[in-house]
Amino acid sequence: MSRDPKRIPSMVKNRRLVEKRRRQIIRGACDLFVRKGFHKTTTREIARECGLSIGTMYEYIQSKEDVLYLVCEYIHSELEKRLKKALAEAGTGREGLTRAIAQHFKVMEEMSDYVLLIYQETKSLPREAMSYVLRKEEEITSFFEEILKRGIADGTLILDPSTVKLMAHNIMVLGQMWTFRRWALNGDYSLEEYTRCQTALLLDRMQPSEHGREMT
Amino acid sequence: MSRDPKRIPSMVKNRRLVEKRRRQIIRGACDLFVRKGFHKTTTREIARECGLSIGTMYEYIQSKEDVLYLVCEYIHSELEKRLKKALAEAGTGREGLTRAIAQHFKVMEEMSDYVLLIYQETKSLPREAMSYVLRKEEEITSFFEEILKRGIADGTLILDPSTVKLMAHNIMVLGQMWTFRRWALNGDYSLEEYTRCQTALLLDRMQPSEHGREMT
Amino acid sequence: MSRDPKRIPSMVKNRRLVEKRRRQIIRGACDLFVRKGFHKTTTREIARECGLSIGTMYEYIQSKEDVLYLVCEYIHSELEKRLKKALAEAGTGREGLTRAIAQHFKVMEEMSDYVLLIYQETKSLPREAMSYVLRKEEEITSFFEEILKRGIADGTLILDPSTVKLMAHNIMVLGQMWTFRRWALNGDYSLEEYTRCQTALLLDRMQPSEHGREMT
Amino acid sequence: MSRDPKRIPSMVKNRRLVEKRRRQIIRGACDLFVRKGFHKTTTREIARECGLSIGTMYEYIQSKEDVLYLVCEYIHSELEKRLKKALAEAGTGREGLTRAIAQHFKVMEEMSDYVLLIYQETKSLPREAMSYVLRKEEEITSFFEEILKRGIADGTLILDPSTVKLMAHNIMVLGQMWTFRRWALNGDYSLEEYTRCQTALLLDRMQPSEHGREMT
DNA sequence: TATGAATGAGTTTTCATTCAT
DNA sequence: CATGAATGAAAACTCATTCAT
Repeated sequence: MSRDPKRIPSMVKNRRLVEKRRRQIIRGACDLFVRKGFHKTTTREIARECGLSIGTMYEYIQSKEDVLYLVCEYIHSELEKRLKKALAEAGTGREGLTRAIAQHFKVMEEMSDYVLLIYQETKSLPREAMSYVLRKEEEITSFFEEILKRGIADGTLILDPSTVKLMAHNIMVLGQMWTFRRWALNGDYSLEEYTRCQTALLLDRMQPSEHGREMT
Repeated sequence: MSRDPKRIPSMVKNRRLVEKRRRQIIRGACDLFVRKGFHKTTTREIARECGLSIGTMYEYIQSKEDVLYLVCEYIHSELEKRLKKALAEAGTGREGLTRAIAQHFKVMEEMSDYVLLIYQETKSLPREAMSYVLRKEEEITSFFEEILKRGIADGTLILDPSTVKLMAHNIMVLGQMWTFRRWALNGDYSLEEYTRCQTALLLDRMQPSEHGREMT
Repeated sequence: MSRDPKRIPSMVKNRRLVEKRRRQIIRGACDLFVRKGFHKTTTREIARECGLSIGTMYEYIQSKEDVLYLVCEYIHSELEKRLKKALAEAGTGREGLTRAIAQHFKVMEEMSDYVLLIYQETKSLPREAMSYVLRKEEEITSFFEEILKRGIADGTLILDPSTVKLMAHNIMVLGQMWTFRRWALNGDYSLEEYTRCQTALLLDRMQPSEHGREMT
Repeated sequence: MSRDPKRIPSMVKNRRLVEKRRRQIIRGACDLFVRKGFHKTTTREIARECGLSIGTMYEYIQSKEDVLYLVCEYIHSELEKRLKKALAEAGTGREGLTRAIAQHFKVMEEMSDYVLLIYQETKSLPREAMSYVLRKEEEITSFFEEILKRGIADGTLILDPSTVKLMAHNIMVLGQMWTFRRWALNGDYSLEEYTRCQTALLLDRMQPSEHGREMT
């Protein structure tokens, strides 16, 4: 779909090397950004952390913002990858959705810091890069739209078509909520409990049958 | 409850004046932070925006972070105030909850930029200030816990006590979602539609009755 | 005439102070630029030389190029001032021109380093500033056009009107030549000799002698 | 005469190759220096422009300043070559001088950008290289001294021997003036007009006319 | 109290040059 | 000989904070 990840120019020709060095940069920068935030991290720190001299680092990027973009892009593609894999295993319909949600939440747990990072620093990206990142977010969200639509099609989910998109976003947000409300939820709920409750909340409404459901 | 809004020292003794000047600072800084973010706003800009000289401004704060704290605190207390007022009018039980949610969402709409700001910049606060802000957030959340508990008590809401807290957070987050997913939702849903759908989602699960309802 | 010396903004309000500090900056920078050239002089050196901290210096300029502009403008206005004064005393007609040329050459001698500087660094100015400087140069040149015209009018100079401008430029350039060919001329000619010869060269052609010649 | 063009060492032994590569370097660098100036041109750009890798380029030079020297030397020898050729054709005496001046001015027109370049960047050369370049300039100037002397000898030019040198410099400078005052002269004079006027100015003084004048 | 000029540590970024392959 | 990735010193510029008036 959105096949245009803003290409960041590099002074270095060797493709392989560029890939490798950028992975280094991303790894180092991710940690630092998570720990200190984008603005409080200096380029020299990033260089040191990823084992390059600043000079060398700047052979692979054009500006500090490029590093942020690289990091955001990486996180999003990682999320996408993991989610895609999870969804592939999940199957379809109601059952599939249940598993998909659980997988999504699991991914959120694993990527907790990174998701938080994206939420807090996306705004620091330059316009163009930011809209790419948001498009990516929407793309990921649409995975859930697909599952919901298939569930509607096979009759295992009851849902007004106009609310499909909203529901997909709800699923995304309730997953992310596990990362950015950790400080409030962590003491009271385990990921399993959290998943069970939120799944019930989301799925009960889409129940095709007329009788009893339980929450816990 | 949380009666300890980190006291920010001022060089100026006159209480009245301090209050007045800080209101000026908050108003100016809010706009700037929303527009450009905390880090990209300079103290000079803040001073200019709020009609003080930098020297004067620094008579009322100790550091730039203090301004952020002041702003966050202001936004939270504004949110709290509005929500409290809304909840006071909302009444109790199921009916009350419906109205409370609608009010909450309306407040989110009104305070959209500010809510977003808090979400993105809270991390920039120094430890102590940050935990105060988070505590405040939890406090606001607990308003909904109260309503839910009262609903359970009067039998108009069915909900496992262990999920009360989670539900309260869900309500908060689904409200905030209207601000930080605006870019994705705005085209497809009006605030009214959004409110109706999310309310249905949230309340259906707590329905004490045994029979079918619709979403739209 | 060209009443628009590109106004360079300053962070500091106090006009007097701005004037004073900029004079400091110009003085320090002039020396350094003459000695090392614009590009090989660092902003820190300029600041040190003029007794300001870099921070302070940057309160009065926006960029290093501004310093160059300030310096060029200063030199030009100094040249203009001295030349104007000289020309005012010079009187009119053939006599006046002789004295004007001598004064001009004297000014070139005095301002030798600065004239050289302008010749070598004007190109480093940003477009807008450069064209202002060139306009100024043309303006100064036109002083000589005026004298020539007056000489033609009063009959003490014979010159085809179409060559007035060229002659004015010649006078300018033969003056500047004393600065940028110093390395070659200094050993062989004193300023007096130089002046006498060049004046003869320039004026003989314009002699209203009994057996009139024409130029074209 | 000045047979000591500062030898620039090269890592490469093959003479032929060194010559060839340096010609490449000069060609690329000339264009860039004219367009952007020496300091604003990077070594990478030079290498790219002349089709070498930086590594390779540095096999043939020792520093960026070497490139400037190479360029200046090239321009000067080109000027010398063309002027020599022109002067050879020009003949001697008054007639010859007239033609020589016209040829010189024509060369200035052709080499306009390069002459300008030399005037602005010579100062950026390291001491030794600079004095070589200046010596070269003097050498070229002395061509005109020769012509003048021959003119004096054959009686077609009247000129005090002590002013020969000055006149030669004047001829040089009035030619160069066509390049560095282009911005002011171009609109008003064609090269032909310019040449005619300046030649008249220069030669009239040296006229062996019937009622001899002297220069003092 | 109010002001705003002064400060300089700290930031991002560039680029001439080297050297292992 | 040719290559181009690596280097890091050095550059321009910023900005939170202070303090004399």
